[in-house]
Amino acid sequence: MVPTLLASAYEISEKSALTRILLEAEALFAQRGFDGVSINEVALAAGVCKANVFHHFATKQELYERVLSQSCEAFARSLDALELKEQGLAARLRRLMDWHNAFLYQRPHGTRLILRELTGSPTVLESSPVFPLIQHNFDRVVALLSEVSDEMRPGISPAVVAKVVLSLNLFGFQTERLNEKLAVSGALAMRPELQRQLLDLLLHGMQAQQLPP
Amino acid sequence: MVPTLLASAYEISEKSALTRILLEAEALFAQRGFDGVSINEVALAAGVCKANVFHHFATKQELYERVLSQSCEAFARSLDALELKEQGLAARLRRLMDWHNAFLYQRPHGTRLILRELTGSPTVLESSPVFPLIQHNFDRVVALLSEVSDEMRPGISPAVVAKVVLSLNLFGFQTERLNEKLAVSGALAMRPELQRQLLDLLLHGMQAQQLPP
DNA sequence: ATGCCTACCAACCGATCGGTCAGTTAGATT
DNA sequence: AATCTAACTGACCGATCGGTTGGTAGGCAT
Repeated sequence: MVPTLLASAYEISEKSALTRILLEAEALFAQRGFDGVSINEVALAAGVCKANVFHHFATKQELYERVLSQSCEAFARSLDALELKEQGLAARLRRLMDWHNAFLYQRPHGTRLILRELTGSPTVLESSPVFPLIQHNFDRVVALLSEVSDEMRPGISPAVVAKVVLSLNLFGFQTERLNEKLAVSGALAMRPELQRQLLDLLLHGMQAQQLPP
Repeated sequence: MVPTLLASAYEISEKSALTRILLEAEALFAQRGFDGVSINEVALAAGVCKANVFHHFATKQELYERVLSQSCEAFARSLDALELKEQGLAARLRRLMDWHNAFLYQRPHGTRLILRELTGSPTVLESSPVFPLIQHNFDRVVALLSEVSDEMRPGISPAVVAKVVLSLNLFGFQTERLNEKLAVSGALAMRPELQRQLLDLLLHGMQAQQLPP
């Protein structure tokens, strides 16, 4: 914990054991889930022994929740850096989708970790201090869209728009490995073009305009 | 396996051990995943002993894949029953979304099972006979939309529309438990109303029409 | 120098894991 | 009546699980 002369020199070149444990745990849990990863695996990947992991975290569950909350906090921090001042609906929507999409692929482990929790039935999320973080993050996205809700058609609520945007990005991320295979059959475009089509679809709808007579 | 006089009488009132194993395995795997469920749990839930499970399935993996493929086949069978003949884009889209959504909630275990596979990194899906089933199912949905692609604006591809529809439903299902909590903050509507808003959004877009001068 | 604290480890614990095996039962086949 | 086979079970196997214990090494305050 305390950086001595020697230790601080180490910290420049290589990370502390605790950091390594958290890093490797995030990657492993994201890939195979809570039950699919043993503490021994995490320890080995981090280059320490199993007992050392239990020195830093009382239980496996505690390690897991710590990793989980770190991912949520990263989302909040990235959202802080997103500025949408004085932009209209179309520009906001585009920047929001771009930012979110970029974030997902910058932190694939954390993203997959939370996605995993969403699928589990008695999820850890609901009954842990992590959940309010997610809720707050969602609120912030809704707020960004509410500021331009006057540009939306009546009957379209900012919350639904927020949910659609986040859903499409998350689900796109979740099924990205399948896209190339599905693309063969359904002619799905690659990501940048696909994002453009999605944005177009959300803004203007899919139906061809029938001109008023 | 073979129904005797006595056995067939039993089969009317209660299911065979094999059926019970598959049923309980589906529910348990859906809730907690492959690694989160032990064969002993499945056996206990099905009212047989552990060795009996291994009598019907050589390995745990084999049981899992069997349950998984059953879920995919159920999707295909349900899709068979969906008729959209002689309907326009709007009507088709509505019926497609309704059907898909209803299917998800009719078979929540199977749905969650596949959703779980999508999140895993080296997923069982990709390298198993299950994957072509999914691919084929997706193709069929795209085909249903392609028949009315002339009603779509230029630049909107049926494959993207299919992906959007399925994504929104699946992600809505996946995060349904969170909806009521998120609703408090973001004023998310309940399901039927939410579906209506989504449909409206997809058809006509979110942006208010600016009338041509 | 002494005592104290944090980081770290080898060895160990009981429980449970996936899977095996020998043996029983009962209906079908000959 | 004898044989075969599928369905089923209890007891067991080695490996691994999450977690504990006892102890070492070293920086630091007294």
